[in-house]
Amino acid sequence: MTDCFACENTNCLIKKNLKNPKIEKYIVEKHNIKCKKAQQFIMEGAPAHGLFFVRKGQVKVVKTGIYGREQIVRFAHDGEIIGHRGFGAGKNYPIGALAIKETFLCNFTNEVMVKMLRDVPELTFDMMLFYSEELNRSETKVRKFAQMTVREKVIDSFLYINRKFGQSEDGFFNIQLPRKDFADFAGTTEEQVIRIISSLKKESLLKSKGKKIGIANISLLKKEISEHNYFLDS
DNA sequence: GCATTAATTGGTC
DNA sequence: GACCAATTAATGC
Repeated sequence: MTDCFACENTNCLIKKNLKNPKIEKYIVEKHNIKCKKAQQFIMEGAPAHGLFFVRKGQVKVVKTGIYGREQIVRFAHDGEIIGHRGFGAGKNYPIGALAIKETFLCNFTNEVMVKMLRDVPELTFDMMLFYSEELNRSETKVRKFAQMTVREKVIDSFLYINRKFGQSEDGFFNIQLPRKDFADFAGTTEEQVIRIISSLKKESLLKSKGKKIGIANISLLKKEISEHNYFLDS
């Protein structure tokens, strides 16, 4: 059992509320799960068995669309919540989730979550803010899908990845994703992503080496989608 | 090295 | 702009 007090994820909602002593009897009930790379820990449509927090690692949240086409809903890393929409008694998860690389998760069952939320209003309030943000993100994503060109959506995806995971010294993203995943996230095909990557490289806006991708000129990239309110996040 | 998987390119609808 | 096919590069064993 990993200790929440020793955890470094200051953005975690549980961690934020540790100062309330009432929370202690619930966090001892959490489960720790280790996922290997590519391992799925939430099956789409399966009965919900609680809420997950990423303790350390990288996760993608997917949803199967019509004709079996996969859509990546979002990515998550340290401190973030997964499975919050299957939360509530007798529900099923509307999404699937799998580890992108080795990932350590914390899991609270529904029962424990319900008790904890009723007992710790500060946590409930933080959760409410989280749901509100999620809804906002979801709405702007719908708008982007409707209004952006494919090129803009792909650029937007790169900027999202950059915001979320950042780049290391060598100028490449701190996450490795196949082209297919960028496509599933941007709502297009692998071939389009590949073509857009190569033209962005020619324009010196992007760099790539094998699977590694990085941003070469962020201000110009942002400029390309500035009309679509990049700032509102997604 | 061989086998499998991912990236790339070209072409069709 | 999606889908399909063929080629090439990368990666696992």
